[in-house]
Amino acid sequence: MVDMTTEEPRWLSDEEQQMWRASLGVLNLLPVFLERDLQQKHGLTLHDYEILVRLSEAPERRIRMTELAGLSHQSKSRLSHQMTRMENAGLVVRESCDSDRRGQWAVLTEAGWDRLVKAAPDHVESVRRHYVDLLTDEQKRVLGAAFETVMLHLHADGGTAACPSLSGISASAKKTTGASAAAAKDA
Amino acid sequence: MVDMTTEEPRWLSDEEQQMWRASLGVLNLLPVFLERDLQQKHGLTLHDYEILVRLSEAPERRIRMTELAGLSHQSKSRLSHQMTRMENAGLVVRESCDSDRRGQWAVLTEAGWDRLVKAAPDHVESVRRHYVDLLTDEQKRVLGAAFETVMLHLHADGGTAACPSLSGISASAKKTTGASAAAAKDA
DNA sequence: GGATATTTATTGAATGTTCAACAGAACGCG
DNA sequence: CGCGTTCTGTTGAACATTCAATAAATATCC
Repeated sequence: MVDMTTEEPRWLSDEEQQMWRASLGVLNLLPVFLERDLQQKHGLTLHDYEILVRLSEAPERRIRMTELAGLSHQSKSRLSHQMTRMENAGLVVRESCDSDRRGQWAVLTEAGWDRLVKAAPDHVESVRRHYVDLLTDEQKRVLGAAFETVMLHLHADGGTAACPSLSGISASAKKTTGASAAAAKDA
Repeated sequence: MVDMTTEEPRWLSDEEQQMWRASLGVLNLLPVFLERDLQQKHGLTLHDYEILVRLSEAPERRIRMTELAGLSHQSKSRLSHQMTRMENAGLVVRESCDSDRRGQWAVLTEAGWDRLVKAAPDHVESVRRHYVDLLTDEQKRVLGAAFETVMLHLHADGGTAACPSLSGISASAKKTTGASAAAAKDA
């Protein structure tokens, strides 16, 4: 008897299992720790921080809302709410766009920049302590390659998916290969 | 002049930078994709799924609230709210504990078990498609070791930290090395 | 040019999460 | 025992995120 419906699932092997559970653990916990540090010393969310970094790297420290949403993997709605909060906190401002009157620029303020410059060193230290410095050089190398692959795959699938506006990211991503740490380098 | 305050931060190297950004990307996107799949076919959250798995692996399919919170890296408050939702959905029930009259058991229902059994094969497939199958054997091996290290470190730091009740986890974790996939194997 | 579709960004309500306060039970110790 | 402390779990309010609906500007197409 041939059955078409109940193909045996390809369960994970024990090693894959272990690997996957460890990944899940890191996935869940790492952000918690990073945010705790960031919050305690600098009163910033990880989301806040990411926005600040992206803006700080952009020409004229400004990015259009939709692109920023894509860069930071958020929905436009969420970004909009978040910008409202950050605007209230004086970290950013909105400016309307000349060339497209629907558009808004998200612009980093001086205060926002200062805040980032102060926070960056501690944040890098935190990232090192909880993650980067725990890895051997080989692990860093392999991991970098592996996650690059996964990222590409997710982005490729992303067109179909829930994540809004992932198109047009690769272009600007290339320009901003400099990084969360590098942000404050030239302060 | 000696200055004690402004030690030069240890910025990430370019390779570390790339590695870290890729990690962040995966960290952000992977859960989104997994949840999308799980939600579409089975109407379950990743959080729901994790709870179901943990319970399914436990003796008598029941775990005390606090321990379950620790196992699934949530606060007790969050778990409490979540249990309320899952209880309304008929996936779990609460039962009060005989030996400790403060305590509550989180218990998997038949319906919850069935739901998990149906969802598990698709979820494994999803995990493979978006993650595991994208990696070479070497990458899996290195990654497993690397994240195991990071996890240990985070747990060690956890005593101090925001994450509640991480103590006593290692004990029960050893027993449940069987996994999210294995859960439904003996259905 | 003008109707239609698409893109940009925001809004408010529904949902989920965090945070601080709480109540009850167990523990520890003089 | 009696007192304070710790532990378990829940609650409601504050906060964040998602989702669907909207308005306004631009693109597209005939």
